[in-house]
Amino acid sequence: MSEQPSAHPDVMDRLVSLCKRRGFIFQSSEIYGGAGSVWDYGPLGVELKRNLKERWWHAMVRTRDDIEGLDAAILMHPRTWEASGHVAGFTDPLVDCKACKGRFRADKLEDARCPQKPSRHPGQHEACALTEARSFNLMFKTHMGALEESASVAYLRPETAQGIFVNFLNVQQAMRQKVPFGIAQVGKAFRNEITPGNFIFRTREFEQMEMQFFVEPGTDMAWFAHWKQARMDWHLGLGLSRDRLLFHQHDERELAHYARAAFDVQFDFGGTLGFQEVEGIHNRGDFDLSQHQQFSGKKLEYFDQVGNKRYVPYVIETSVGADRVTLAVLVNAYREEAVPGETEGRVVLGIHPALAPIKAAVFPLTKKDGQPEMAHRLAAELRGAFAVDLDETGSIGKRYRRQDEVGTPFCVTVDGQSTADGTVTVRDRDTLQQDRVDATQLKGYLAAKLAG
RNA sequence: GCGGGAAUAGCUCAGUUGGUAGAGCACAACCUUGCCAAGGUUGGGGUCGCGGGUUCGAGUCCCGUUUCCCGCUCCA
Repeated sequence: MSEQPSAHPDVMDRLVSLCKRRGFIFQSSEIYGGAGSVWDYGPLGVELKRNLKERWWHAMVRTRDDIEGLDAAILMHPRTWEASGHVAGFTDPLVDCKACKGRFRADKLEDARCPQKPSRHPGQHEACALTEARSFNLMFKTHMGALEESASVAYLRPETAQGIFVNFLNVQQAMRQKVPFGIAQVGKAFRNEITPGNFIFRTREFEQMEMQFFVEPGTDMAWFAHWKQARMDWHLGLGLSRDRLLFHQHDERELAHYARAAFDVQFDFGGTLGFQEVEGIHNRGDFDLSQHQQFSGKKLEYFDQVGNKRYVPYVIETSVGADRVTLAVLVNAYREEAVPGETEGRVVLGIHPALAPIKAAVFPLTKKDGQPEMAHRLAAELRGAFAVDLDETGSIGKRYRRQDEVGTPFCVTVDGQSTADGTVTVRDRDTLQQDRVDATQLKGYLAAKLAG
């Protein structure tokens, strides 16, 4: 948890209601009382999250020749998780040393003292620095094979990264890549969190967007710095406010066992939640590939034909939570605008147009003079290119308001003039400015606006 | 995991000393208006989180349970 106080009000409760009411996010298995900390994305939520993932994939894979895509299976050989270090934490009673952050099997300790050298924690090598023994239930366990008693144990992956590491040489050789290069993947991961909560911020089933960049040892810190900045720029490109984003550098005691250096990108979710991690950029060194070499007995070395040298690459990891960024986008976008003479303001989701679940809504101003028919025709034409909503019920103001609430950037209105001269009104969600556009030019007009 | 609070319509909530559930908004239809929501009429929708118990009778009292929220704890 971050110490940073939030500079923004807590909108989470209102957002949860809005997300349910308007079809973004529902609690899983709600009719049975709900499944703990698991959420379903509704019609608008899935569009938003899908747009986000496609934007990430586009930036990582489609626009670069040095990063390849991958979609590894959720179920992996159980030895994978021994190599990664996850199984030990799952089955054995463990104690942590509060001083050196080491973690040890309680049943292997000689006495009630940390077995690490006293030099690792000068002046405080005391028994009381050890926590109580606990067994972790981080991984979801299941069985491969029809008969449970004879089947082998399997785990739902607690992170997607290992699917990339075990395929490192497959991808490198199949795609004839040269180090430095990366492998990108979007996929589900599962953790039996001790303390889940905060809506979709920490859930037991979640989706990661990960890119592991393989580099020559010695060049790792330069690449680490490169990706740190590149990833921050990406978050800014989503429209997340600059004052809601910051880097958090892990000091030595915070570093995970695999990491040589680590930065989090944190976003200010407002209220009591405040700044929280949405992405981690880690220099993992050669930990993962070396571990898999050792546990599998297979070489995971790269041969540099130009330099005529052989080495285990270092890995720079960028790992972003798709659900967390989705939540960040929603929190960042939520605003209430005062309406003169009304007690409650109008809710507007100022979602970046590229991420908005609905790009344009089409309204007939009245039900007269062929306006509904023209609106239907226009909507049908636009649907091939964008996600489009057609709304012809209620007052025109109410229809604008419905679209504002779900973050639709453009509303197109067909009025009496439209049926006469073929022009329509296009209203911008953020500026409230209206443009008169020829209906035959509408698709190009919107495409340009959405791209810009 | 521990302590506290909460759970009633899609949402936000009311519901008296126990007596067969209401409001506002939302939603649907029709009328009216026509460029920034809350005019009119009508309508649909809840066995009050779930399971037990006490009682002639439980949304209301008791026990259990699930989920959510707030603290602490934990957090590869």
